[in-house]
Amino acid sequence: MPMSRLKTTHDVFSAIGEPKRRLLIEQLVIKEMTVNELVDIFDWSQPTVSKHLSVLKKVKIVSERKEGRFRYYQIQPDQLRPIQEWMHQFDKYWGSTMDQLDNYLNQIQVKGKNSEQ
Amino acid sequence: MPMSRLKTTHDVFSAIGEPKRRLLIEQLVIKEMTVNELVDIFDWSQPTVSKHLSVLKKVKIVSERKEGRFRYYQIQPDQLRPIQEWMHQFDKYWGSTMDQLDNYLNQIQVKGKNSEQ
DNA sequence: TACTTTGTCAACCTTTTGGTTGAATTAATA
DNA sequence: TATTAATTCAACCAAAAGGTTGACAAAGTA
Repeated sequence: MPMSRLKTTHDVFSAIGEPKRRLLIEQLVIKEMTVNELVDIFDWSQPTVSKHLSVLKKVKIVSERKEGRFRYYQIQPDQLRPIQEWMHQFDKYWGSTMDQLDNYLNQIQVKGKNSEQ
Repeated sequence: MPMSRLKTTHDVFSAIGEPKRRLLIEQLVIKEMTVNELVDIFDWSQPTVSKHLSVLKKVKIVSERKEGRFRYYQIQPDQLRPIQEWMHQFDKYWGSTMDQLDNYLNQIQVKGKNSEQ
């Protein structure tokens, strides 16, 4: 009997495998949005956006907040940690220690600025 | 007419969306291997491993080195940088600055040890 | 040369994916 | 209350994914 395939959309890694879903995530990192706001930005059909959001909801990358007729979708960055952690195995290949320290210090500066808002 | 779907295996992000491919990558990070070495480790069919490797080759995450009858597959970590870079947008959500500095320093230590081998 | 080993490639099958269309649901508004 | 707006849900479709099987190719070995 043929082995049944893993349902790819039930996994954080495959959820971000889809380019449209990455674009949606990039928008929701900026701020929470409704489906139609996303439709306006990307000019995809509304059910298409809804379907991708429901995949992201299933793997908990986004959550839903109801407000009247509207549903606001917000990012849940914690759910993406497995990806970040998986990527650590390649850290040693990326740039010199000095480059990394440099990146790190720049990162702290940016963070400082953001948290002042 | 229906819009044709993007071929997901022609993209680094979707290439790592498949769990088996992630496992293959994890092995090849340790050292270059032949198909049959990977078959022995994972107990998947040989064509299955071959097919996944060919996807990884297509997106350049692994390269092939021929030696007699054997073909050694090796990881090309550079190709995974787009993922690392994409993940940066979430850095600000992950732990305190102190946690990150701590992780960073541990990382340097581990790197130092590895490079002594 | 014949056989074995290592491995790909092509063909096929089933399930999943991503998309569409249209009906249903829920909440605000005229 | 009827209408409009915001959105999901179900049904359907074509293409792609992942797996298998079997044929083939290339390199070493008896």
